[in-house]
Amino acid sequence: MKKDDKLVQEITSREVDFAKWYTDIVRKAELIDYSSVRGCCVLRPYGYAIWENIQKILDAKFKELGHENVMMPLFIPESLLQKEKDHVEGFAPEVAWVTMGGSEQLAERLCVRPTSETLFCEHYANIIHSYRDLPKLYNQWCSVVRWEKSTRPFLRTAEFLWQEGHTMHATAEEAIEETERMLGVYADFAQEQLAMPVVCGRKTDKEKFAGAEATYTIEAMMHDGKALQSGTSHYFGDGFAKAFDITFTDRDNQLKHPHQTSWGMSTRIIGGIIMTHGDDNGLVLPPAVAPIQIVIVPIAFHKGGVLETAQQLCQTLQQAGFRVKLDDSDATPGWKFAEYEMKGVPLRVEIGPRDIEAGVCVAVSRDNREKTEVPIAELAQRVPELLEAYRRRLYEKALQNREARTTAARTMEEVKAQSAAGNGFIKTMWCGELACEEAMKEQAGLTSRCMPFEQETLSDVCPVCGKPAKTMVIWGKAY
RNA sequence: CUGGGUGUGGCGCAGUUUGGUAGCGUGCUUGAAUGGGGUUCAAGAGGCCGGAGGUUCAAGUCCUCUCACCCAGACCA
Repeated sequence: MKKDDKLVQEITSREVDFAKWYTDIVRKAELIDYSSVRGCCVLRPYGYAIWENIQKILDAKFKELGHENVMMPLFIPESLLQKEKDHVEGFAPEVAWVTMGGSEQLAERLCVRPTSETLFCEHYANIIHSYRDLPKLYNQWCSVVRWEKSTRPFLRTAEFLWQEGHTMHATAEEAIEETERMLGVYADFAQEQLAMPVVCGRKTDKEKFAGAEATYTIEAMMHDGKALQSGTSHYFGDGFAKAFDITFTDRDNQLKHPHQTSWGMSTRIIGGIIMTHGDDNGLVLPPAVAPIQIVIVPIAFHKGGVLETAQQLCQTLQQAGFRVKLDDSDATPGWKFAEYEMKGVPLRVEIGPRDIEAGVCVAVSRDNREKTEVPIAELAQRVPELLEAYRRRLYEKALQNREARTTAARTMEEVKAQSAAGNGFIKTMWCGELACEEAMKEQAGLTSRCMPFEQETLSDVCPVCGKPAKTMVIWGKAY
């Protein structure tokens, strides 16, 4: 990158140190602050506003599909957590425990929820009796706690915000359909609203959720070539239902166990947005979730008429439904340009005495800094197309990065060489054996990201063991 | 958990080797000019040097212990 391209000197360049770049962004763009509790972050107004926008869009979609929001307790009694064996084994190493109430030792210690399957199951056992009670389509927006060994803002924090949907269905088919439908919701959301290309697929047994029969995932690739699991959807079969003794009487008067799903997306996705679209000048936000979609920067606004015109323009754009900010602070224009680029505002509108005389303003896109002169009277009508073109460019750029970093390998030599050449997705066939999956980790440092729904036949044998293989797996290094 | 690194005005850092009056940049406040890519000048305010012990006439600096954060692993939704 040319020196002149980088106008914000305070941010470490992506190419120099991607991890440092990331940390710089989350702090300089005022998304988070660290707190005095290890691994717990403060979500500052600008960071939280992104989450609120994500929430608004997803919540509307969930409700459109018939889901209802509920609030489950924060605590899970140890005995309840232990009802499903695989589940407790998966989560026990990373739960926080409450052992005291005031000054009294509790009779049974309480775990701070790392996820709420057990709580939903306990409740469902109470309220599901008949096929008429099904399906139950519940969701909750909350925070959960996982005592992670190492943490990073958004990507892995001890406490994080998410939504968790938990549904119960009369038949396996219906539950599987729900699992796939919700994965589709996440995939559409990521691609359409966040401009993040994703690969949809199924997790291997090694990577699947503790207690699930099948786990599906959307996998995104970050700018540095590492993978980020960006949303998941699980099919549980009736395993939890049996463990928690959830039964219903079906139409045929038979007592049956319902089939269950759960699915979640967390604030981690914000880390994904940052690492997918951000550049050396700061954040680059997709319009759908940007807290400010348009910033108006008046130039020389102490001169006659500039501020008034800017205020009118701001009002017009707000009435047209956009999230707009007019920055009439007395910082210099150059400072404001850099500031709102750092914050990833999609569109900047400059308006000064020269423009007003000509009846125009200047619209500048965050991603390529391209300037478009637009008649002031037409701006509100032109904004949708400007934002849509911008969104498409973000998507295309991310897709190109992913494709440039995706390779196929047929032998272990190829796998090792491609892995050593840099981060990215490596596609291979796989026999299905855990030993071969572990060998990929040991020999090439790769973990399986997913078995994509869109399969290809690269060869007919597993590159590790040479045995027949029908499944194609995408491997990579993950956040 | 393992290895490495860092804690000094709000933020970023120097100072620690060789103990001797706590500094720089930036941000902040006030005033003025400027204003199309982090503008300039002037005047100000702001620090128990992460915490606890110790050595010393004297500790940001040396010793011991501790806490936190960052990075890389390992672990893991």
